[in-house]
Amino acid sequence: MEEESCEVRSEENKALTDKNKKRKLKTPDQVKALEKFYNEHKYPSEELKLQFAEKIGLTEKQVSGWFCHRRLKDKKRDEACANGRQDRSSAIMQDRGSGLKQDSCGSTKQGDYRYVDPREVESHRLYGNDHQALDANYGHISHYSGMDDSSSESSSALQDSHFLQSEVPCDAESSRYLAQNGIIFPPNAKGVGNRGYGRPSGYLKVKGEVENAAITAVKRQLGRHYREDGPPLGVEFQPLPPGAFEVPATNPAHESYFIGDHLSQSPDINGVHRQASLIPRYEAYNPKMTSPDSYVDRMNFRSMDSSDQEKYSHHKLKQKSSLPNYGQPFTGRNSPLDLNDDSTGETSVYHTSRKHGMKSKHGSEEMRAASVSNHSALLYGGKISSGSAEPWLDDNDHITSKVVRRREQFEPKSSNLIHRASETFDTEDMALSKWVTKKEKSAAERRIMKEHSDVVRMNVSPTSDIRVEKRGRDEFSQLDHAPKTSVPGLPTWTNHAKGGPPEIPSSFSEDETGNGHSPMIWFLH
DNA sequence: TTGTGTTTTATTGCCTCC
DNA sequence: GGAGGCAATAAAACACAA
Repeated sequence: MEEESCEVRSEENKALTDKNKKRKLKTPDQVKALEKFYNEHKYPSEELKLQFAEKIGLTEKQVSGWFCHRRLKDKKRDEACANGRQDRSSAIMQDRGSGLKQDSCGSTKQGDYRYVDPREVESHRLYGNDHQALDANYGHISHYSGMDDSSSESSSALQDSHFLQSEVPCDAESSRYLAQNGIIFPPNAKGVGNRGYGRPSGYLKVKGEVENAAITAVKRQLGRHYREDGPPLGVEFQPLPPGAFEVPATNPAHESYFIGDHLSQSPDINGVHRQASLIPRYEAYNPKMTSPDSYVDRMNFRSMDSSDQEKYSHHKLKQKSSLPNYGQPFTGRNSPLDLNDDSTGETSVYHTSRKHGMKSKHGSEEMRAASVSNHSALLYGGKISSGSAEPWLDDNDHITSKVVRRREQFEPKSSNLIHRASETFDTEDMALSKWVTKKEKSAAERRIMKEHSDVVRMNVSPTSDIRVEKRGRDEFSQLDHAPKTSVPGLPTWTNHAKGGPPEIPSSFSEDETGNGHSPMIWFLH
């Protein structure tokens, strides 16, 4: 009898198995798209879900289920954050200024769903009030962005957590986000983050303290140079003037990167190659899709419509959110980055936690590509990625073009960036000559910043992110690489990473370089 | 290579809202 | 009552250490 039941059960299982075959892992592209879409739509409508599902080669049911679990995941993270927050020293939060509650994982409890019910947002979206809702959200955010320097940090974190908390809201993904924001766990921190999802609780404190001190010092030095009348410093990315990238990338320092134990080509280039190599894999993986990349590529050529602009605004918001990261142990994603992306940022997870082995068949590669994408997107003020009608797929966008351009961007024009930090350029077509005339002013600022360059000069070149990651993995044993990749014309910071306290630069640089939207970049260049 | 732990995916039942 | 979401659960996939 029992045997019979077992048989029945077995048949049931078999039927179930036949029905479902095997559980299919979603491709990294799908996951990224889902994450991105999730950041935009916590509660998408059925239509949206269906649309999105088709686009990424899933069923509406799968998307619904994924969203359900994703929300659950967020919720659990929030709970974990709430529990863990109490264990953390309040001193870490001292420099928050705004008084907002901010836990070390960057999840601002005040911001998490506090101001805008995601469902409400969704309903606004669905019923044609997208912009109003968004405006309300962003307006709220802008309100905080307009705060003074101290509050801008935490408030931006609030923004991040508000919109991006799904990405990296809390401890559950603190490692991911920390990496994304510049915190690389000491590679010897076994048992802490060696699995990529470990919780370096102690490290958060170190980061927070270090960052607070550094940021406070920088702000103190900046004084009124710290923009208060506009977007957070270094957060609004204006495109470089025409011809800014025309200088060929000939510096060998940018030709090679130390990635892990390998001296490789620019990660950007790697990203291109790797990404390209992924396409057939995913197609094989999920024959249903032609490849998310293909879709993304198609989407890249769409012109930006109003919805895109909305998403572009969102993208810019993410950038704005980056600033406070220096005052926060970490905040919501990446973005992208997710994504971001972090997004975005997930690269570091694989680089650091899944580390040397790089056993992840697709994760590390994919995430690296995503990182590349995020870098570029952010460096370009999000406008590149915003060009896609489906921003949730943008992580894969323009990889080829962006990586190349990104590489160029870091070349000799780094000094351009500080101009943007100190001055609000209203137009994208700001002539080169115009900001050259203000060179003097920026030079003065540079002098000011020079005093603090020890803290931040890790962020000099695009290679710094790689170097920092390397440091994180190899217990800063590879710091000698830093000078090797220094950029001529950027004399001051090339070699400081080696001598300075490792924690400080690392805590800054990953965020900046990893996301490409660090305000410190503006300060120091 | 294997065991273990974690994460992700799929399913199901219950609850709430319209 | 139906739709949608949440929560619990199981199982596959994965990463890592021994």
